[in-house]
Amino acid sequence: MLSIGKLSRATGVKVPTIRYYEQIGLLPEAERSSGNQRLYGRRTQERLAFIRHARELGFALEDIRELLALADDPERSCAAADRIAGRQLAAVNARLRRLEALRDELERMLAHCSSGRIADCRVIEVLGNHALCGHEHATGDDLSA
Amino acid sequence: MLSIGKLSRATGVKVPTIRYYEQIGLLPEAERSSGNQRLYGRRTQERLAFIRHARELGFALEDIRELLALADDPERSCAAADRIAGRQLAAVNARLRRLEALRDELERMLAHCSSGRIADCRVIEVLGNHALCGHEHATGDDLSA
DNA sequence: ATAGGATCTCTAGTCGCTATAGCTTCAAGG
DNA sequence: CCTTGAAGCTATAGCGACTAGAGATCCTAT
Repeated sequence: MLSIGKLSRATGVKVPTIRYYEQIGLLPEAERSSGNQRLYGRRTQERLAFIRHARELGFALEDIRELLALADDPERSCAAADRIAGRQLAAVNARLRRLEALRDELERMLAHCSSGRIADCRVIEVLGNHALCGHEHATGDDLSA
Repeated sequence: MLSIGKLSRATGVKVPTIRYYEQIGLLPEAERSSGNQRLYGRRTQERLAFIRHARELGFALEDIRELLALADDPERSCAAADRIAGRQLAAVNARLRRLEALRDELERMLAHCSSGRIADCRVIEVLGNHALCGHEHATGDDLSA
């Protein structure tokens, strides 16, 4: 049985994050030692590794909750898992296209900037005047970069 | 002078977001009508359009705060604006590389899934066993996709 | 005059953690 | 056996960038 710290080192998931996953029910409530400290066995370690890998692939915690439920039930059809992964792939592709457009516009902005006075700065100018962009950008929900 | 709703329609920024920008000091406190409703002139409208465009390019609000300060001072050197945009470009490029790796792994997972039982599902299997991936992924701070 | 949309303030919720405070427990060294 | 310091515990608050809701007020059109 591993302490939370050892589990953290073994999986690369930080201690408070492990406790958080338990709190939101992604990990089962841990067994406790006589002194009330969490103890973990192999099963939970594997579960946590699964969660971590899925997070690295960008799955949302709610998706991971579903994937875990599927993984727990090996007789079910994996169509649902496929659907979740397919949705994730589509989201990643959408994000890729959007980021490529942003990269292009940032490069254009920077290429034209002569690093002189602000009054002549292409960066500031383009930001202030959308008509100077080469294209439309997404207007909606995906503004983080 | 525009009401907040008209400013919202004119710029594509939602009403609560405009109020939020005022609250955090990104927009100046609006003038008020006799009935205490916000009124906006051309200057604020331009400022908001600038903010929106920068957000679309993925700049953080704190970066935008700096860029706005620079835009307000046309005699200054635009080296600082260049630096901010360059940093943003580097972040976008890093994110692009990472997303491409994710896309590749998701595609591999999906390509090998025969849509049969969970027990044979490549998607679940790869998530559970990191050794099955073709590569390392980022371990750190950029897990959203 | 009134109906209904727009606006006001304030609070709380989202996601996935991360940080802090103030406590208890555990493991190693003397 | 005792001490010390690391590691653990709970609970709460904060991050970024909004979004949603409640309940009150205002403005406009008929």
